[in-house]
Amino acid sequence: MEQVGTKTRLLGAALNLVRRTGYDATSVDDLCRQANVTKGAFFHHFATKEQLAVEATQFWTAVTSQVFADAEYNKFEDPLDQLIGYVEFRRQLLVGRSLPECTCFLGTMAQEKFESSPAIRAACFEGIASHAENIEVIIIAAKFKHVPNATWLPKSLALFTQASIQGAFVLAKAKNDVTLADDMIVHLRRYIELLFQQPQED
Amino acid sequence: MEQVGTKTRLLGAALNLVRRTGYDATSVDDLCRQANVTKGAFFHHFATKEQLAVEATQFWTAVTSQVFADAEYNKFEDPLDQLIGYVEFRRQLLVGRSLPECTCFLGTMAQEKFESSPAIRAACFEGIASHAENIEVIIIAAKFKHVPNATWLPKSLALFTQASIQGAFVLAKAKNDVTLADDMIVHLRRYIELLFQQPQED
DNA sequence: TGACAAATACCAACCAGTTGGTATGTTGTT
DNA sequence: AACAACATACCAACTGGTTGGTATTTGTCA
Repeated sequence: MEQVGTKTRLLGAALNLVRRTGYDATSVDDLCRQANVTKGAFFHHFATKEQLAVEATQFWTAVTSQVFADAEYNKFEDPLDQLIGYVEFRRQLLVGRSLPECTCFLGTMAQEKFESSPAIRAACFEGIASHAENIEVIIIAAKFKHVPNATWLPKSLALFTQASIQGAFVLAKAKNDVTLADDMIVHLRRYIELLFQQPQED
Repeated sequence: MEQVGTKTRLLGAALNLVRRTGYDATSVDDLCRQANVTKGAFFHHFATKEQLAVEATQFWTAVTSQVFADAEYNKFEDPLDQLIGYVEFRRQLLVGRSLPECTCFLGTMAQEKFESSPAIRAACFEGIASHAENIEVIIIAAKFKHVPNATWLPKSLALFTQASIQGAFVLAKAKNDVTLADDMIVHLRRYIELLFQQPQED
């Protein structure tokens, strides 16, 4: 039985606490308490709290990208089915979870620290953009197959999937109701379906 | 020339500073400095910092609802033109503005404080829902006129307009690029147009 | 293999600065 | 005099970060 390392426990604590209470409201002491680690250990592994945040974004990206890589929708043949499958998978990730458990670490932190910490901001965008690029690959294939002449850009649509999901989280938090996020993502699905139903000219 | 009152200056400072740096990162001293007010004056007008935040949401809602009430799109005859006009107006609100100047005070604070302050969270949702209800009225009329048999719900679509705009802000902040928000809102416009292009059965 | 130095991982106590909030005034108007 | 609208000075609690130290692992060379 392998013991989870101190550094990893701190990164995990950051994911939990920051999503629950935000970056500034999460003190270094909070993180240490949650990870069962002393403050000395914290500053042994991370030069600053900001550095912890930056590394936590990379940790988040690694963990979540694995989740999406393992998901079933990747096995679908038609790339449009993959795309719709991805959106449905995002909906499934909401069920039975509390808001801090299912919302996005990157969006949360980016919104809070975009001005006060360029390093955190950049790291968050890198993670979001990296995920969007995976979706973009699917969109490119789906567009080529079904609506090659459509005027919208796959990269832009990929970013919009992320934007609408992030926005769904914002509203769900405001209402304190996860199901609102689900309701919003249904619109995203409908938008994509409509885009791919449009008649094609030669 | 009427002098802006101390309380209003504090509320305005909250709108500016919270959108720039977030709620927790904005100290009471920061607010007082920005409003040119002493700390004693602050706590004369507001029992707590949290109370300032709650009243600031009401201030924000009052100010912004006036902006939308005065906008030209309300004069359009066809409610669908009003709806598209609203979306275009949201895009216009981005031009020439920095991110802290054009993003939403409510979404920013709701995301940060949704767990740690129920009062702030509720106040933010109230403001967002109130604005969404104004849009819902337009959507109801547009749906009745153009696609009365469509299965989607006006209330849900109204909330989705807000969600996608909030998400546009999150991504724009992450990229530190206002134009990304504009690009996202174009998708919202296209979605609405597609919804209202759908053929109707009797 | 074993000795031993160097690096790594960790800890408890502490620090200066800042936090939201308070206590006690002062001022100007009715 | 009474009251609202401020101003000044202050506080205990907490902040991110540092200190100087010890335990444990690791690399190296005989």
